[in-house]
Amino acid sequence: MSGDRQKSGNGVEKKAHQVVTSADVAREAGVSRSTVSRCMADDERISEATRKRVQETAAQLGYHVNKIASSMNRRKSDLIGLVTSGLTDPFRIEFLDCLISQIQQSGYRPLVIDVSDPDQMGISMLNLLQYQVAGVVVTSGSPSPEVGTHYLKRNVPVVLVNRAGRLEGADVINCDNVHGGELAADMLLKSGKKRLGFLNVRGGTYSGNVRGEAFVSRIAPRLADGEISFTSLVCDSADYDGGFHAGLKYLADRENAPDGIFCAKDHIALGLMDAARFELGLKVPGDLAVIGFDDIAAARQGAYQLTTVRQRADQLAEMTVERLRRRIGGDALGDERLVLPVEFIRRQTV
Amino acid sequence: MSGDRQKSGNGVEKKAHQVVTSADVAREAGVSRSTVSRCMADDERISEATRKRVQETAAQLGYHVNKIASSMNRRKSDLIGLVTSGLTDPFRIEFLDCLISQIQQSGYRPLVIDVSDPDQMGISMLNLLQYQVAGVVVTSGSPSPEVGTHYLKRNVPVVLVNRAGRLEGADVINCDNVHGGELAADMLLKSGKKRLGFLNVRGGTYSGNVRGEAFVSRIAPRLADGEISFTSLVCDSADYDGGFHAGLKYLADRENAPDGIFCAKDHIALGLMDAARFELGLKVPGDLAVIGFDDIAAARQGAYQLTTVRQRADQLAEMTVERLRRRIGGDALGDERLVLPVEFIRRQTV
DNA sequence: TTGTACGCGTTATCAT
DNA sequence: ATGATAACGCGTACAA
Repeated sequence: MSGDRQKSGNGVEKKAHQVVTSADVAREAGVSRSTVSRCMADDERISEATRKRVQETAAQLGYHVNKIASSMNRRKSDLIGLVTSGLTDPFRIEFLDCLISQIQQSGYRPLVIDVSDPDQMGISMLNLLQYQVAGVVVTSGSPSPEVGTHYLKRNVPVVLVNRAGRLEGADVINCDNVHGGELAADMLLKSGKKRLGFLNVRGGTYSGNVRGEAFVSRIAPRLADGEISFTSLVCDSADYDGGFHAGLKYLADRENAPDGIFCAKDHIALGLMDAARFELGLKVPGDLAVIGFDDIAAARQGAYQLTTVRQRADQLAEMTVERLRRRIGGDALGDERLVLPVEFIRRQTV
Repeated sequence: MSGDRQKSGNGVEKKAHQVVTSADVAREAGVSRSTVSRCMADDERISEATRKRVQETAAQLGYHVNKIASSMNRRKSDLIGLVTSGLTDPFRIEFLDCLISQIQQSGYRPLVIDVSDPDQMGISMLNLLQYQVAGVVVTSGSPSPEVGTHYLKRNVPVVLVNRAGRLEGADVINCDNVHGGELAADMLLKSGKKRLGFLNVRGGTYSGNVRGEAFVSRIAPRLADGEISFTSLVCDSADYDGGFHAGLKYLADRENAPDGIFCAKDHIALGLMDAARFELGLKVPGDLAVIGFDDIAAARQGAYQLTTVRQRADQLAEMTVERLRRRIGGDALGDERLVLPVEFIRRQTV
């Protein structure tokens, strides 16, 4: 009962505690702080009796392990950074949902950071490092190579999901955008549509571009034959409103407008469909066939019944966490580029 | 150059550093750790020259302030716990979106925890305490009074959003559920519908129950007159599918089915509408009037154009963060129960 | 304006 | 099975 730093020189009875620490529990239970620490961590080599007594004392005193101090000591937290940009993209939300519960099940905690402004990407990623995160998942934007080196140096694993990603030291997981684009092309060709289009946000996103290019490659032979035509369509935002306004713009001229459109993502497709049906009086799929990508929940709804290419958010999350865990566990893995299979889901828009 | 704990006894040149600390920067820049600390925090009383030199050295060495150590020292982190249950409820997502960006703008970081299992609520809330969170926002479930006392004791502010909440030491923010229910009732009465219904998830939620009760109170006089009838409708889940299946169940009998339904939330209303329109061939609003609650993004979409009661997620988030900040700032405020005004939005489903 | 010295609460290590 | 002790990296009185 002599040791430790407790009675620092003078014999004063310490300050009136505000927050209960392991020292308090130790004193109350008549053991050392080490023992308390071990009991709280369910360390094997502690006697059942002691463990029980200490845990009861802890509960009674209202003691909670201070994870900050713990992380400090271990030099690593159990936080995993989640880089996103808002919660507006339906598929990303579904992915984050899966990711969050899986991260939690693995004993980690998600620290969300929003980087709506791409210029903030670098700063935000570096800020994350301040929290001694165990790993980071990037679902929006693209970290610069310079940021990458910081992570590499600290040996903090990074996983890029559905991004271009040429980041050294980071794993990249994408769904099979190429195959998805091809499946969409095949379907539209088979349906007999002649004036095809691919709708994506202005400037494009990596995923969207790949999907579009695969689509175009696939229809190239028929294009060359002159059997069909193709137009590249552009919307101002990668969401419902973007698709809606693009619909108004591109579909007004019923004679020459595309009659089969592949959208870079479902959310855009929904807007496009609503514009076609409710603003222009077009029949979908009669006058216009629409194919999306992702298979978000809304695509399954009665009002849309969207034909689309499905990528499974749960599997994507599984791969992400699996990868993260192995790297955190110490496996010195080489950077990998994983591809998640996609599946064509035919509903009623083509 | 003698001070601190640096050279602990022996004169060994220390270990090969893996991670850069303020001591490294201090040594490299020829200043003390205190100075480095002050420079990184942009402390006023540091000379421009020193600050610049130190910050450059820091950047060059790849130094990042360790927020864990910092939090340890200050005995509080800049983490704010966000208690939710999955990311499936559209309005909650919109709210979280606003909340996350506002929390971030206030210099805090959101730590998300998912409590899909209500039994885990207590444990999860207490776990949050381990992270020395500066505050907590509860958007799902209801913390027990016992949990409340732990927070009270630690002086960590809690805000309950759209919950029943009788938590000591916590603020409760709700939208004006009563007024919303009344607005819905008024609209349905005015529309001339006779067989009214209120659709909510089995067992009910606090918000839903209040809305329903207000609705019923409002139509009570007309009910007593025998001019109209009312049925309480129940679905198995508080989402699209729940509404959809409820539609199939309650609307099949066209003669006696309700012709005006107020739904506890928009998401349910969407499912109900789709079942009515696409499975049963009913006209909305001709055969069936539908009113929702929340005004989620999908309610504005062409396919739905749902008449609803709007609660503004951004304002809710604003109130939440404002409240949190003041409490964190030290204001010893009494528990408050705030009410956010709602607004009736008439679209095309009634 | 800058440096010295201490303490934050925990866990790992070593000793018993 | 348990205890004593030394870090972990930082912020901040206090001193200069």
